[in-house]
Amino acid sequence: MNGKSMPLTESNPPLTEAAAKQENSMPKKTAILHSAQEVFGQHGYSTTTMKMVAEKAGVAFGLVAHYYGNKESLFITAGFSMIDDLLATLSHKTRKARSGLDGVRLFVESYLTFTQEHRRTFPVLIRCSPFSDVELPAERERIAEKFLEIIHALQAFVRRGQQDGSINPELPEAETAFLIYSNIVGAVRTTMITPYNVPGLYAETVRYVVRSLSVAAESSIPPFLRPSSLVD
Amino acid sequence: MNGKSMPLTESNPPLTEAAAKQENSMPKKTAILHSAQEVFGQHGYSTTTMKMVAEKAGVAFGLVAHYYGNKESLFITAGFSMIDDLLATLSHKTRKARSGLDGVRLFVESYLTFTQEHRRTFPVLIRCSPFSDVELPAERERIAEKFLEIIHALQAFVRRGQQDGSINPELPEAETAFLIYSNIVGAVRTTMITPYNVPGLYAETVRYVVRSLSVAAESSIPPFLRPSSLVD
Amino acid sequence: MNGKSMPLTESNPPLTEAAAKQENSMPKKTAILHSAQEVFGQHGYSTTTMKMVAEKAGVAFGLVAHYYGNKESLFITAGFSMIDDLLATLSHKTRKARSGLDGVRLFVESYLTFTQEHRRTFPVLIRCSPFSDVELPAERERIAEKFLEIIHALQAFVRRGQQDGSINPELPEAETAFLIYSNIVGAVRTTMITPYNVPGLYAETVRYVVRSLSVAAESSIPPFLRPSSLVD
Amino acid sequence: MNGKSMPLTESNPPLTEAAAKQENSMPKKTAILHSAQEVFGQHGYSTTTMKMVAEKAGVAFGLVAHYYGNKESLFITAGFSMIDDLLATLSHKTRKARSGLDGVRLFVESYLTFTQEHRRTFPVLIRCSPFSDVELPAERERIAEKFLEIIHALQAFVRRGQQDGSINPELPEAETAFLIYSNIVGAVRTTMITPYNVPGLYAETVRYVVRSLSVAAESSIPPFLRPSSLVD
DNA sequence: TATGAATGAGCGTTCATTCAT
DNA sequence: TATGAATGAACGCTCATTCAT
Repeated sequence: MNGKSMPLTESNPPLTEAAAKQENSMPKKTAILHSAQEVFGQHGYSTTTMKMVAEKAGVAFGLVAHYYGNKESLFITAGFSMIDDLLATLSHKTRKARSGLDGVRLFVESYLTFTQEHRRTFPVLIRCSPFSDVELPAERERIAEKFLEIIHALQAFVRRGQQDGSINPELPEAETAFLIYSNIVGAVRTTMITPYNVPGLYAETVRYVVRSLSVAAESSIPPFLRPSSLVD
Repeated sequence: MNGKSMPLTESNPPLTEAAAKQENSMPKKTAILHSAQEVFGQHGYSTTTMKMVAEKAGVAFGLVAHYYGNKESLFITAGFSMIDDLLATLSHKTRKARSGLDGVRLFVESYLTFTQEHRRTFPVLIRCSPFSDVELPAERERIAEKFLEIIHALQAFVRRGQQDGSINPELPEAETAFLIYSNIVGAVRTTMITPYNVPGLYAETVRYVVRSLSVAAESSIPPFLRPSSLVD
Repeated sequence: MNGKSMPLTESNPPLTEAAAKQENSMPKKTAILHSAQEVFGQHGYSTTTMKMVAEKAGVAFGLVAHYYGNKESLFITAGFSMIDDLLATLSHKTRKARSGLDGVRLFVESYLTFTQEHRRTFPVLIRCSPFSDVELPAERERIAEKFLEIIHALQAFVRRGQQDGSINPELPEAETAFLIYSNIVGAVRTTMITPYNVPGLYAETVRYVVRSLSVAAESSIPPFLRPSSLVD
Repeated sequence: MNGKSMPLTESNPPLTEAAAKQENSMPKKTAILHSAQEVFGQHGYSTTTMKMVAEKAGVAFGLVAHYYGNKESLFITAGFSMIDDLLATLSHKTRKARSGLDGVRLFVESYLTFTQEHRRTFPVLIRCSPFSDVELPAERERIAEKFLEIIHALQAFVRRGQQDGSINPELPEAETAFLIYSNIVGAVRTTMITPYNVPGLYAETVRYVVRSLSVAAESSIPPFLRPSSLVD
């Protein structure tokens, strides 16, 4: 036996993605959830079919129902599991914040980094979000409630920053948290689901947010720019 | 005029919405487009059916196809028509801007006001947006291109502000335009499609944006908060 | 011209049943209902598929849903339409009853005759009956209520017979009506859906019922056979 | 025996029905058959699932197939086992009949009593009957043959009654047996599966049958009521 | 004996689309 | 211009059955 022409392992060259998942001996149940995150993320709820998920996972489509009941429940499970992963990461990455503003900064940075490290699966969160199309009216409230966990975490840092002097004390807590979150979501969506290419967007998002919260920002604004008659 | 055969009041009390549209003698073609905007806005692309649109417009469903060909084309037409209306309004409302920053402010305010004045139909734009679910991969590029008109209008004010000294000259033009737009979109979505109730959000959005663009904002940020290793 | 070998009409020899229905220029909506009665009657609710109904009617299966909504509603419509036909016939055939007992006799005879004259479609009533499998729990009450029309018609003749002296006055009205109906149903089911062959059953059913209602019947029964401890 | 480690009471308060079956140390194989009778009886063949049977029996659903092969065979086994129980009871309860008519009476009474004493499981016989929906065309003949055992037992008493003078000698044996059975089946179905409430039905059924078989019944019927042109 | 993971045929249903009128 | 009958691809889902453990 010589090593020249014999493959060392009988590696199966055109390994499909589905086969790959089985190859890693990822349990089928896990493979299905993972595939669901990818496919829902890529196509959204309606356009995704159970067959697509099953095929990507390399299993019979009946198995998807076996483990996750139905499409709606699979979608919610896929989305919520992603939220839980994200929250765990955010909580870990922001635990050493030196101030409220620093916490906000770490929060935004970690969030954006998390999306980069979960390129394939993160978009499921964009679909399973109260800011997205309401294709599951029945689950609207549950999703919204779950998402509040993210926004409240952000709001807590705003409050802390207003107490420790790192954030402009005049800002309304809740509104500010929503606006920061808007910037995060906007940056992520622009990068992940639009065809636009805005290379510096993630880095600039952090600066944009920090500037708006900083204590000096307001002082330089000419008076006529301040009032607004807008009412929701 | 005699009272003989005239009904005293021609009030038709239980007038359905569909009937109302015909009543105003709105041409059927227009009624269909208007209904399409409402229904697509409320339910999204996939969930909307041609029958829903026809019923809301009070016409036979065959007529929808007769005028607009197919669902996809109806959707695009409904969305683009909304964009065009929006752009016209924005262009008109911002023509008296005193400076770049003032232009940004007017832009944001007018945008938000526009959504309030088109509560029923505006959501079609949320669905027909490159930042939303890509349920029509074939039209993704066209939609994205159309939307750039909005973002470029915003970017033009940023540039002008950096030239006239009303906006921090160090900000990257494109990224900043996208971030401002994030705040607009976030505020609108929060108000129109989430179950959250954040009463001061629209007014605060204007201030949040203006603060971040103002020339003094950056100076108050401690150095360690500035750098960011984030790369898209 | 001679009639010997030329077909008078270009009759299409292997005419399928479906084609035949179209041939008679029976409207498609009617053809579907008729086919539904046949197929539901032959196979029961669960075993029948929409495809079977559509094929027998010679139409695309989508048209079934177009006209009748869904399987359940098609089933109910098919069954109730048969009940209505039956009731109309019974009411017509019994209008000349000379007495209550004669009315019962005419009722039973007409009922049995009706089943013979609707051999293909009548069995739908056997399936869509409160005495049959409850495969549509949701419709159980409605079906039961509809069927009472039949039983009440019978009961009215029993009452009349007790008043005019043709029927044993000691019989309990309601129970007797149910028992007569049992004999009808039993005879029809035996003939139409079991493999048994009991040639004289229909004729004997009439006699069996009439004997049990007659005024002399009870007198000949030895006392020890009368009491019964049965309680429902 | 010491009390140290023994729980004072091994009471397991919220015992589910499934758990109860295991508790009685009913062998699992028996528990499955019993559950099958209940579930098939309640829901019919098509609507019943193997999982429902397994759950009610408190066993893994694989075990059902392990013992009974497939759904069809489980159904037949469940139904035939009920027929065998019924026949044994009838044969025992009618063995002291004083005459043919008395035998018929005992037969009907015992049959009705049996259904009352097997409220939960008897309905399986209603489903697995040639007079019911033919959802198992393949087994139609076998079921019909098995059921003949019941009808023939009845017919034997009719014959005996005609010989011993307790039953009208002019009645056709087979038809009469079928008609008596119609009354039994009708009473049972009315009570067990319809929503009707007819309290005296069981007791009246016995009298209704006996009257119709009695020797005096026919004499009181006016001639014009006798003939019938009905042919099956 | 006992389990439940895994499969896929077949179901009811939805709905965009076409077309004769 | 306006209608709605008619079609059938494609969907989510159920569930009997098989089989490795």
